[in-house]
Amino acid sequence: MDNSYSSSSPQLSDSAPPQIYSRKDKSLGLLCSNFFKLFNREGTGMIGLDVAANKLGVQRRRMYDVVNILESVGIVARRAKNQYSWKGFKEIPRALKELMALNEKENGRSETDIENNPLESSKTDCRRDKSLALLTENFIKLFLCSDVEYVLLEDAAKEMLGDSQNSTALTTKTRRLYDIANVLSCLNLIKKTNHPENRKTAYRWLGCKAITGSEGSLDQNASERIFGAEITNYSLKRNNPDSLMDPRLQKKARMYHKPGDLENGYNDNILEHPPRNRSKAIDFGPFAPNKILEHINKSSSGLEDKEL
DNA sequence: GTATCCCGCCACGGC
DNA sequence: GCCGTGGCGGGATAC
Repeated sequence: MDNSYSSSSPQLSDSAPPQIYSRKDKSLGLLCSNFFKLFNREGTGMIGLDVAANKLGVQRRRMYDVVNILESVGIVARRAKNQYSWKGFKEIPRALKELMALNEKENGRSETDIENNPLESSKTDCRRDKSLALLTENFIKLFLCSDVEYVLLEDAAKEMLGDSQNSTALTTKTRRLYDIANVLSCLNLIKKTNHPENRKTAYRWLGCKAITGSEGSLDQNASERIFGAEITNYSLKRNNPDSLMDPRLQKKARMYHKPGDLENGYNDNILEHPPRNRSKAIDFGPFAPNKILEHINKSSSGLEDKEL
């Protein structure tokens, strides 16, 4: 079921030229970036997924993808149905350290211990095994708890599937890792690059190393996505004929919004679509990754062991 | 042609 | 039965 309604609402101004669908406008990385712009501020308390989805112009389903990943790195925490609390970037080092500690603990347990624990063999846990959150944690552990510097998503998928891998499962797992990698790239925890040996697309852990300055410029070059001033992912939808519709009709369509939007904080200003920027250079806007890195830097002092 | 990943269907569990 | 949640894979887009 999907209770969302917003994705089919074109958000174009009168003067805007007809927009062409581009998947980059709807990417998880961009959504994540916009999510931060909305909530990374003083006084952010509880975040309602419906409100967030409305403001960001995405289906609620996409919010689940984002918050599940963000929860794995401590940025948000689930409080109640549909409600998450904003923890902030300062929580990332702590979350990463917990992941490492958890990994060590798990390594110290025998397989028999795990099998004998009824909680870990339940049906619910089977679902949890495949969750985006757990996949995120395992993906991060690949970097933090091993010596590998470059991780190929397909290799990571194979690693996580273990014995049970077949081509379909591998494809599915790889798809999810693409989703995760996009969000983690947005956070600057990892960087998309080419493996130095085989030139295949690989991801490299940046973590706090990026803060030190050696990778300080990473963010202006790290991603080819466009994180501009736009705070919503409204507008274009794949297969949406609206994306090519008459601007007058677009305006009419834009005027529609669900009753209750205003109460939910819906703000038309948010929906103004800026000129499309197709530059490869990244404009992170007010939510520059170096700001995130400052947060991480401040709170990571004193961390020991593996460089986070 | 391959890599990437958006999109929404639908299963599941709680109420 | 309804609703929140989120796994999953089809297929569109990027390269």
